[in-house]
Amino acid sequence: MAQQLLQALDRAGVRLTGPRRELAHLIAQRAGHFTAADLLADAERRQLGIGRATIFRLLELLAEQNLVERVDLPDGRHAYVPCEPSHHHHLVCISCGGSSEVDDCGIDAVAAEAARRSGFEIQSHRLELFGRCPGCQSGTSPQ
Amino acid sequence: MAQQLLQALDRAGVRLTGPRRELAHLIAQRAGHFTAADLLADAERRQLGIGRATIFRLLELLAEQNLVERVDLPDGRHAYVPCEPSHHHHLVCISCGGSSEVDDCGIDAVAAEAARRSGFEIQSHRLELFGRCPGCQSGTSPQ
DNA sequence: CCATAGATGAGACTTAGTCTCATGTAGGTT
DNA sequence: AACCTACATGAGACTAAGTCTCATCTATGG
Ligand SMILES: [Zn+2]
Ligand SMILES: [Zn+2]
Ligand SMILES: [Zn+2]
Ligand SMILES: [Zn+2]
Repeated sequence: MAQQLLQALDRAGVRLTGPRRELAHLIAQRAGHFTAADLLADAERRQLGIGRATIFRLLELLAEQNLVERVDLPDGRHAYVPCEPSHHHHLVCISCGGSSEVDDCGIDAVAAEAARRSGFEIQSHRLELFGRCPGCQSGTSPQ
Repeated sequence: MAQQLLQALDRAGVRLTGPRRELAHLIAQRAGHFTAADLLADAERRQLGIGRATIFRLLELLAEQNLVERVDLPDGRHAYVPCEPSHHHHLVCISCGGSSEVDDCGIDAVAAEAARRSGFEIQSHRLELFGRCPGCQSGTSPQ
């Protein structure tokens, strides 16, 4: 998965630097959503010497390329989810942080209908579903 | 509209203090979504002497009572929209900041379908639609 | 191997939000 | 009306999130 990120960055025409390679691996090792602070902590724990700015810069890059998607957690924090460029909505587990993708079936129709009724010209939308994944429901391991 | 907010606060059993009355009016005078910083600026402009903490505390209260709803703007800022307690989704104009409500037709079905397929137990969801309202499309007044 | 545009880390800086605490006041009680 | 007290407030310290600048470094094409 880290490779995919790096390939996509290469395709986007940016340099494959040491810090970016390392961060790609840190992201790949995270199971679900993560915050900038999470990545920063990972990097510090491993003493990679990566600056705060570099992390924010990479996340911005990845978001531009649709390699991660920003989700706003119910508690207000900003997090990121590694993301297939073609899918745009996520089910986020508030217990373990895992996420899975939702295909757009129906959502676009809802958006179109809302646009028709309101007269708005819709440019973007954001849908996030929060709950507990199958694993966290059965196992009593809310991590 | 300020009256509605104040009545609802009264019903919720909290005190109707001076700062709360003044903030209710400031909120009522804002056309669409607003951030905590917006309110703070309004209050300072009028020299109301209202502290930062008071504003955050009131917004938290209003959100608990579903009198405002938090929306996360595409640029990452946290904003609030005055809100009917019964409706839960918004069309937000990125040009003038106005918003209108979307009834849930279809959205809940999408959520239910996603839950069925994924096995997630969905606890909450957030849908925000961003675009340009009818007024901002026709008039060349992006405010 | 070199040149250079692009990327980096350090750390100052800005903004958002929380917390504590001494003081003030809303609103019920008398 | 005066009083009491739990609740609310403003000030300002504090923390966390994010941006910016700039001197230095390096990936990459030639
Ligand atoms: Zn996705
Ligand atoms: Zn889970
Ligand atoms: Zn609403
Ligand atoms: Zn508008």
